[in-house]
Amino acid sequence: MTPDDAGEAGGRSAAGERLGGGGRVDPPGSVAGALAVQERLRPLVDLVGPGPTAPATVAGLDVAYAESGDRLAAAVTVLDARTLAVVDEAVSVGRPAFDYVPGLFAFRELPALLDALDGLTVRPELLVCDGHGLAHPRRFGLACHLGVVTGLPAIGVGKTPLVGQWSPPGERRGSWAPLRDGDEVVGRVLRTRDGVKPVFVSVGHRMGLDNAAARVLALTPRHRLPETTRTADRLCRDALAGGARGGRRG
DNA sequence: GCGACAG
DNA sequence: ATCTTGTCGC
Repeated sequence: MTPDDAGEAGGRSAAGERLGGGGRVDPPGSVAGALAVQERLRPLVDLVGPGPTAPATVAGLDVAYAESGDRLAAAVTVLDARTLAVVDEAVSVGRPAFDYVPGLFAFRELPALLDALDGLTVRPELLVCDGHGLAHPRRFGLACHLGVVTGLPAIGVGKTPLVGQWSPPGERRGSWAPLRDGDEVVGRVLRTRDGVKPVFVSVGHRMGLDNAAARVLALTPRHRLPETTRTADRLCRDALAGGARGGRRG
């Protein structure tokens, strides 16, 4: 595997540095190429879990787009898992690396997200991604891709479904229902707030579904979406609104 | 063939 | 994702 493949797989960094693998990532030049990459990396997903039950730090990742659609800002915020206070953050401004295609979403945001991860000083123990992990047509959503590339435990928390069927979970926070795609359970529809639309939780890498759901509940003491996602969302939006200059901050 | 389709 | 007006509730 060459250094340029960092954004694709491997890219394991030395302790405490280059979380995103360093260097630039070359996105696939076609849909067929992207599908081939997913096919190749999918077997590398670690489904053993259960993953950290009491991580000290948890990272949130999110991306915001300019209305023109030709510019984006990727943000990563690292929170103290106990106090939910932000202890580190980084942003990267750039351009979408791929057209938006359902199922190939990761190729669009991955380069910028990895660049932002490179800007971190603190190495998070878990990545909470804005999108799906195994709840994906080929079981390799953004959370899986990001997990495999960084080697870190990762989970996906989506606001809307991509694949699968489910029954409405109970109305109380903590209620849930399995998200099934055919015969397999690919995730969990979890109610994080009483009477509020549930979120879709799925495993990304090195995590079990039960633990993933538990971690999401720990991150949603007062809002529907994880605190990690919320802080990252604010950060990338601000970065987009602020300096029109490109490059990396953090 | 037609609709659905993370962000 | 982003745009977009008002509305309901803590």
